[in-house]
Amino acid sequence: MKTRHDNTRQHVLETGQRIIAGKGFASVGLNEILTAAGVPKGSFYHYFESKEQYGQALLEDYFARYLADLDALFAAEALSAQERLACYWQRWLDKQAACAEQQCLVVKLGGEVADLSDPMRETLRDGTGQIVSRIARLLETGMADGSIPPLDAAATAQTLYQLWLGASLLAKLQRQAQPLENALQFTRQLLSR
Amino acid sequence: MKTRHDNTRQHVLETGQRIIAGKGFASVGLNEILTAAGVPKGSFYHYFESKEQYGQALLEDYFARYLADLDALFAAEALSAQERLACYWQRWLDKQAACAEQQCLVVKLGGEVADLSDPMRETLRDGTGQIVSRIARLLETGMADGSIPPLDAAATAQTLYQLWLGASLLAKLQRQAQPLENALQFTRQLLSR
DNA sequence: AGGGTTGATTAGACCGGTCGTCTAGTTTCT
DNA sequence: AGAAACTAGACGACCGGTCTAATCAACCCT
Repeated sequence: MKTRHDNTRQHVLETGQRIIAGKGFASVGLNEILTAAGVPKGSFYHYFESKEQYGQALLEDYFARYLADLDALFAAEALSAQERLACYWQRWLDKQAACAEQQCLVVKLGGEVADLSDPMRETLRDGTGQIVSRIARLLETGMADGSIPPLDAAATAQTLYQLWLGASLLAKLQRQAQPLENALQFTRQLLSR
Repeated sequence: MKTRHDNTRQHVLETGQRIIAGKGFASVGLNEILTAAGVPKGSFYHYFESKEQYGQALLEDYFARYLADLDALFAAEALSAQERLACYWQRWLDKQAACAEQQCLVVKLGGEVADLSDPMRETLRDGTGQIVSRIARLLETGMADGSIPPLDAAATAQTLYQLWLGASLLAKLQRQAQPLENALQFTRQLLSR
């Protein structure tokens, strides 16, 4: 009962994430998601209050996993902070280059959702804040272990994240990885001075 | 006849631009736009083939004006290239800070539209390309007149534009200008070395 | 142990709004 | 006056999210 509950809920979240990452939020109907998930429409409102609340839950789930990945990577003790960070950017590039369907929900949904739903906007705001602050923390680690030159960690982390968000957007518009490669090159240059 | 034609068409484009800049593309119906414009629905399909084609026309119109503004600013001979560029970024910041409703359609629609409509994606791609190349050209001018240090103009222009797109997105999520101020500070630092 | 009760889950009806079409009608210019 | 450009808005087919009523599963109490 509880198990089943959670499974169904989680299953709907994951199915929706894949579809919404491709088509956006407003232009996808519940029907499409629920059909794909094999869950009847009627059940939806048992698990979620509304489409909006569902969207928020979806983003929360997304960030939870994203941040868990990040923590795993950033904790890798075998590598220097500089290497861990390089690995993060490289992954970002690889992931987006690999599949046409967007992975980064911040880029995909940020613009659309920001003035559409406050709860979703806040979830995105908090999630991106977490990401930036983890990058900042890693930068500090890197300055401490000497693998990264001394910089203002918070400002640099934000700048880098902004740069990569913009690069993702351009890459999406151009359907090629060049903007991300540009960002990577710039990032390398910035952190190796 | 031609005049009237153009007026109505243009009026629908401008009204739609305001509404769509606030709510996104998919979540706005033609009805809302046409009611706001005071144009009956029947006329719409005289001027546009479909909602998609309308969206593309809207973006073309947007970029045409954006680029015209840009050209006017970048041609200001009283200022050094460095000053002209600084003015561009400052305007970006001011405009976004002033009105909650998003001005930059690239940020607002980029993520949403990229996998929704190829014509719209291509229009965005070309428009952003034009912007970046104008920035690059101005950077070169600045290197020639000595107001900007020597850099790879193309790569730097792209990096800066990416940075500002990402900053716009974060500012939208946070509903405050701080990310843009961060971008501005970084930009200044980069161009004054 | 088994029947009844309770809460979790499903099914699908429902209303309103969507895009796009289509036929009449009006205006404008030649 | 006639032809073209343009407007008007009803209409159809469909799909959106929501909600109510029925079904199902699990547990409790006698």
